[in-house]
Amino acid sequence: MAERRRVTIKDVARETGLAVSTVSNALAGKPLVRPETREQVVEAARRLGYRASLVARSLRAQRSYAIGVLIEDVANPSAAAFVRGVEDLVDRAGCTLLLANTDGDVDRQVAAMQVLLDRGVDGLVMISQHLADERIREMLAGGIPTVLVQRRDPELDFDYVGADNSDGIREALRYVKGLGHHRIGYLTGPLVSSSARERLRTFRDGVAELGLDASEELVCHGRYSLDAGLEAAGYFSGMRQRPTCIFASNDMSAIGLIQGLGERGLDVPADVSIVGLDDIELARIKAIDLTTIRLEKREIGAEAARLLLRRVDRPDAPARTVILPTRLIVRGTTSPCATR
Amino acid sequence: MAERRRVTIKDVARETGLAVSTVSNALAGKPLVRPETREQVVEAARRLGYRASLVARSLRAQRSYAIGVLIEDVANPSAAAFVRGVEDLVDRAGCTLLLANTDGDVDRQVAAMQVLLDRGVDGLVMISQHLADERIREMLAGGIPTVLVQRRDPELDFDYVGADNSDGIREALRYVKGLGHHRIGYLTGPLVSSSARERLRTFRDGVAELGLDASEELVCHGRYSLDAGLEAAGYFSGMRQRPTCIFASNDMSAIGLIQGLGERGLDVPADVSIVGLDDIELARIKAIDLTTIRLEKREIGAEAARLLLRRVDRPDAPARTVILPTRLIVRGTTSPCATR
DNA sequence: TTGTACGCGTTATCAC
DNA sequence: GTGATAACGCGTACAA
Repeated sequence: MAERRRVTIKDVARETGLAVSTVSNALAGKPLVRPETREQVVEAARRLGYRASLVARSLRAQRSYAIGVLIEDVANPSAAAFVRGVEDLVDRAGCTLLLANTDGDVDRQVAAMQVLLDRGVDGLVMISQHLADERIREMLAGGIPTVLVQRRDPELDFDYVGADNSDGIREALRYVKGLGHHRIGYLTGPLVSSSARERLRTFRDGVAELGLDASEELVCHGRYSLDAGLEAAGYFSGMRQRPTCIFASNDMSAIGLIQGLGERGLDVPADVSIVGLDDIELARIKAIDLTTIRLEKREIGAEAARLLLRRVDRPDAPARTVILPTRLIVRGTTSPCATR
Repeated sequence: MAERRRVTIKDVARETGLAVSTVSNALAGKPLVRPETREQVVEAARRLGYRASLVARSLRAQRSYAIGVLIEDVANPSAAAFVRGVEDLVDRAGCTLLLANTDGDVDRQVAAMQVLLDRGVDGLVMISQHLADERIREMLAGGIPTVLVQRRDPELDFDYVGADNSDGIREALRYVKGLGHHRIGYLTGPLVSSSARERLRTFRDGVAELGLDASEELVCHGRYSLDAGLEAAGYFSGMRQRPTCIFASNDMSAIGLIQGLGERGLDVPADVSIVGLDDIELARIKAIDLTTIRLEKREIGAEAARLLLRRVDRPDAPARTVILPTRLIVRGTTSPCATR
């Protein structure tokens, strides 16, 4: 396998007998070179297989045409959809996506951010639980264009894109109230996440507005996982006065909840209705058929990219916030409340 | 927000009153600088917040410490798990991961590869259906360290990592034969993919070896998707002599198949047994409870990274092939064949 | 219209 | 031990 040296602009210059700068200008499509010359250059470049080095170009331009994405774990389906959304736009803008998984660990995030910054990324998209960390704040203070996603911090004035605030949860609450449910349980996500806190707050606000049962015991602390749902089933089924409907803060935990309830002899939706959040692909299959609040992860990613690309161009524009609408998808895990 | 200029090695040199080269040596830990000098440099660097530019370093070193990953779509759960596996190792090796989605489109892949190469990535990990494409071959011929995953080409002598060849499918075949099944259907993936072809071939070989029904009509051409499974259900249920068991080439299509069969009044596993391939997270829940062949995507990714990192160090070592074992996970969608 | 010279931030080489 | 200088490959102001 021949360790072929990269062909540079110099090679093209030598080949054509022109100066490096002329070749550069010709290739860049500058109007100042004679058409014939350009033709000749382009031809030579093609023949030699010349491609400009983006590394050199980045150094020269002080801009890398790359953007960094910090998430917790791509293996998580909604994170993946999000990344895909980001990539769609970033790619279209001629930029490359640098991916870093943090697993929610502060130190890993700090390290990953450092590397991204050292690589001179033009901007950062981050889903982070550690916005309060000193080191992270310091890096952010460097002025790198940044878009925060799903989690923000009141002290940080950055572009932000999120969803799930009011629309979906409120709509779902009205819907189940219409079905006669009054006592509604809630399975939270990890409360270190501001989005999980927001969802919970929205739920509580909605419950209050609609005059539903606001007992504290109806809120079960969980995580965004199948197993969290399984565990929560124990809690809810063991209550003296069980809720007739339970909201889970994502589809995975909702599915775990349904299974756990089933193992304890409770049928969904006959005994208890369930509402999820996400609308993962499998939510629509018959065997699951989950009533859920759809969250367009890919759209969120695309929107984050959009904001970021704009900010890269105009670094001093005021920070924007984009909240994407969510909506209820009614399927089979919700049914009218059996009066008892 | 102050558009702070990056602090460079020059700034540190000026601050300490030393020469740039001395600072570089000190920071690189070269033994030739006096300890006190080093101390002084390190201190100044810290105070100024100096971080070496990886862009400049890459240009100088002709090595980027970045590796490119070409896949079809991260939004696909198994692709995401794979990427995660790659990242685990690549990150540990101090490299950054550049991600590109191709959606299986040749032109997008060519473009993405170009960009990655232009960025001077140290290596490439790719899952590609278009290994035969002239342009792609040409780029590969440049000698960039490359690991092929899941799909390969007899003419390309690269490192390769795959799975699913014999173990899992054969094991599953023996298992269902033991249950009394003789007439077994097969739902393929897109046959442009060499892995889909390999799976089919393995299936056929196994059927022949075990003396099962090898009728051509038992093979239904499909894709790796829920909808493909739904469609295939029409085909299988409409056969004069239906198979009593069907293998799907991935879990998503298996799940679609189950639903489609159900819509046509066929029960799984009472009327027909189903075997999937992947073992996605939801395969284990009660509502799905899919018998399937587990494919360790994340492990495959890690292995690919391992091979790549090794090759970056030793570009001329002979190509290696790693085939990860797969194994059958028996759950509820398979049952003894009802004699009829 | 084309060519020359310099700088982007590092590191390696070679004097001092 | 430390410092000056060149080179990595490109773009661009300026000179010709």
